[in-house]
Amino acid sequence: MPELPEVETIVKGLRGKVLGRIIKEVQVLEPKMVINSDPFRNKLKDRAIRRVERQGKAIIMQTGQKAYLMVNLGMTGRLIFYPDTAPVDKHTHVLFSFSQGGQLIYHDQRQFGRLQLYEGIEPEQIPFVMGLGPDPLDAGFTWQRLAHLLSKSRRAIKDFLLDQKRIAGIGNIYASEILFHAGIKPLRSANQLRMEEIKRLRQAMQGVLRAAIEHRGTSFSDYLDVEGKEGNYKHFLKVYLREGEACSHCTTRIVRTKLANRSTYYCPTCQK
DNA sequence: TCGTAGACTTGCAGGT
DNA sequence: CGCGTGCAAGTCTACG
Repeated sequence: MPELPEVETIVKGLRGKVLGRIIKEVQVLEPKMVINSDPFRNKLKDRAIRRVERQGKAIIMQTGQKAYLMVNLGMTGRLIFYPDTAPVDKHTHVLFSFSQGGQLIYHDQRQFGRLQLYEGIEPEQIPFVMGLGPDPLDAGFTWQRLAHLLSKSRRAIKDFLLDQKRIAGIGNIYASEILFHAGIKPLRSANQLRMEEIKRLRQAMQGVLRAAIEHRGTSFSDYLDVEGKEGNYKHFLKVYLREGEACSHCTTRIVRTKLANRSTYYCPTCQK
């Protein structure tokens, strides 16, 4: 759920809701969701949210000179802002209250997400960020750059797309969608794609991700944006969750297989 | 040829 | 039952 488009939507939403607000109090209701939760609470108190950025699927909020709060949403993490008092249930793990009013909650049913405060370093020096590959929406992400990355891997292209060290931000939904739009079978070896296919792949990455951002991400189960609203890209999914349905292009039934223990959807006719 | 860095694989974390 | 993520731990492989 929270892949690049969902995280980008959340980041934009946070900028509108909490940028410039001062944290009055941090309540950590589930300590294991926060790395070093005691200093986390104390050091964030009275700090302003200065900037909100995305690095791959991570959210990074600047809270001071060389002070950054990183939020990884995992599978079911949500950041939701309430102008008044936030509702708290058993999956609400962190609660930020602001001096200007309003509360931001971190809510995570499956608890795969994490929050961590980094001090004394810049965002590029955060270990998670250092391990990330290039962002597919960056201007510098040319097909030549993609070709170079692909040439170093013999893995299935679907696995390659999921590897955050190679390209940052693509997850299981968009990997399948991108490969459908590029007309490439998920099991093809990364280093055996032809130049035309690499160009189509890059086009598909940017096209699918941009369209998904435009529609505020994909909601089918847990994902909600900062205002608690669903994303609408689910209406545009061509293969994901569509096993057995007719391909919109050729009417062949969409197939589901497992790659690296993850469901992978594709059209056996349109994707070569 | 060997040692090692990097590539790759698998399973697990929690809840419903 | 399946499951959007990321990591650790283990094995494999390519290269200097």
